[in-house]
Amino acid sequence: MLDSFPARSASSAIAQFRDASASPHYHQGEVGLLNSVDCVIFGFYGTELHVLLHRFLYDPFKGYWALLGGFVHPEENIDDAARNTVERLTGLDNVYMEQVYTFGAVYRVPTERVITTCYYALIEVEPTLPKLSHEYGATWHPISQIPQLDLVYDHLQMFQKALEQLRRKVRYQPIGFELLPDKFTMLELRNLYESILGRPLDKRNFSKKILNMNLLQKLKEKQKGTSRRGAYYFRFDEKRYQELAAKGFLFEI
Amino acid sequence: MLDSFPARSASSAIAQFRDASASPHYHQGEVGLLNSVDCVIFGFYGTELHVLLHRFLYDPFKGYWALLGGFVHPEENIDDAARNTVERLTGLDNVYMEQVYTFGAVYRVPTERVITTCYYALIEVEPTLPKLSHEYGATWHPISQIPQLDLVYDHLQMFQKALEQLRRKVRYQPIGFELLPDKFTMLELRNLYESILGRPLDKRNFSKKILNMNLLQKLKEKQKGTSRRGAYYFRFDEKRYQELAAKGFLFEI
DNA sequence: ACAAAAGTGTTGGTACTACACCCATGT
DNA sequence: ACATGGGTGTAGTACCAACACTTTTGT
Repeated sequence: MLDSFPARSASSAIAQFRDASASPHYHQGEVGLLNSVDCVIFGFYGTELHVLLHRFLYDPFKGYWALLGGFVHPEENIDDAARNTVERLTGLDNVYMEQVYTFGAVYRVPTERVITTCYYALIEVEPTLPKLSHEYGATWHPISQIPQLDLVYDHLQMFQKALEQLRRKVRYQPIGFELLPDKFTMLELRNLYESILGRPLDKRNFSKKILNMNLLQKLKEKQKGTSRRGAYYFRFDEKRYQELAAKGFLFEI
Repeated sequence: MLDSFPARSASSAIAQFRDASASPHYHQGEVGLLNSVDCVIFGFYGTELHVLLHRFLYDPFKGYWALLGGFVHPEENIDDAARNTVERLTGLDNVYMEQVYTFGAVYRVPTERVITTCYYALIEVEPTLPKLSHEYGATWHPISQIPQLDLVYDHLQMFQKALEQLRRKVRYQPIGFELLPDKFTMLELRNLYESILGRPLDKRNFSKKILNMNLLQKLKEKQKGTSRRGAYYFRFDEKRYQELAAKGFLFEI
C-alpha cells in the first residue's frame, strides 16, 4: 500500500528554504524534466483479470492502446498524481495502489523527454462501468490478450512489470480481495487467483488452504442462477486479518 | 454477467479526448521537475552487510549522513545516472544494480521539489577502499546501525526499502555472490545470508541446500590464517547457473 | 596434546500434491 | 428423475527444521 504523505502544513515551515533569497544550493543550475504517471488498472470479471486501456490520440502512436496516465504537477505528490488519474477515469477513490517502477530512458517517448512512474491499481469493475463507458471510452482487456495489442511507448513493459509484481504480492498479502465485490463465492476467488498466477489451482486444496486461515466469513446466502445447488458467499474479514497479522500470522497462497 | 458489456468504438473514445485537449502535443504547457537518483550501495565485510554513506554538505542538513546521489540530466537515462553515481564514487563499473522505488512527495526535500529514484548496488568492498577514503570521504556503515544515524530527507526510508527488496530478491536469485570476492568460504557465504536476512541459519542445512544446487565449484585451495584446519574456497559457477536456469531450475534459499 | 574452527547425517514433523465421489436443488 | 455445478477427505511424498559429534591441523 502507498504510504500516506506528510500534511501540507509542512509548506509554511518549509517556505523559508524555497524562498528565492535563500543561500545557493547544490541543485542550482540543474534542469527540470517532465514527469508523469501511468496506471495499470486491474479489474476482474468473468474468469479473467482485465486491464483498462484507452486509445491514444497523438502522433506517432495515434490509435494505439495506452495505459491511463497524467503529468505530475509541481505541487502534487507523485502518488497523488496516480490516485487522481485513477479517480478521474473511473470515479473511484480509496483504491488499492502500488508503485511499480520508473521508466526513464531518454528516448522512450519520441516527442519529449518524459520520466514516467508506473503504478498498478486494483479495483472492483462493477461500479466503474457507467463512468467509463460514458465519459472516457476506456475499455477492459483480458490480460492474456494484451501482448497482442499495439501499445504506445513502453506500456507493454509497464503492464508486464505490474503483472509480475502483482503476481508476487498476491501470494503473500491478501490483496486479491480488492478485486472482488464484498461477497464472492469460492469459485470466483479461485478463478481470480488462477488468472493472476496464470495456472490452474486444485479446487479442494485451494479451498482448504484459504479456509484454514480463518480469514473468510461464510455467509448464509447462496449465489443464485449459476447452478442448481447454489454456492455459498464468503466475505473477507479485514478486522480478523489485522488481528492475526499483528500476532505474526503470514498470509500465503 | 459483465463479459458482454460493449466495447466503445475507437472513434467515440477519440472524440471525447479531443474535446478535452486540442493541442497537437499533449505535453505542451507541462512543467519540468528536478529528478535525481540516490544509491544504496551495499558491501559485505566482516560478518555484516554495510552501506556506503557520506556527510551531507548543505543546510539545513549539513553534517547529516546521506546516500550517494546525483541529478538526472536531460540526455541521460535514469539507470545511467545511477550507474554513473556509483562509478564516480567507487571507481567501479559493471556493478549489479536494481531500481528500488521513486520518492515523489512535494516537500521531501525542503529546498526544492525533487523527485528521486532510489537504486541499490551490490559491490565487492575490497577494490573500492583506496578511492573511497582518499577522494570522497565516504564510509561504510553496518546496516544494523543505520537506523540510529541522522540521515537527510527520506534517506532512511530509502535504505529500508532497498534492504527489504534485497532481502526478497536474494532468496530467489543468486545475487548474493555479487557481494563476495570470486573465491569465498561457506562460512563467509552463510554470514552474508544471515546478515541480509537478519536471522541465524543452520550451518548444516545451509551448506546442504547450497551444495545440492550444484552451482558452486569447490576449489582445491583452503583459506589460511582464520583457523587451524582451513576452510575450502568455493566459486560461484555463473555459466552453470545460466544452463540450469534455462532448463527451469529455480534458485531458492 | 590441545585448542579452534571445519565438516558432516539422521530423524520427525509438516505441508503439499494428487485424486473421485456424493450432495443439493431447479427444471 | 435427472442434469448441473457444489462441496468434501485421504494417502503418499517431499521438504524443512532440529540437532552433536568427529576431523584437521598449527602451535
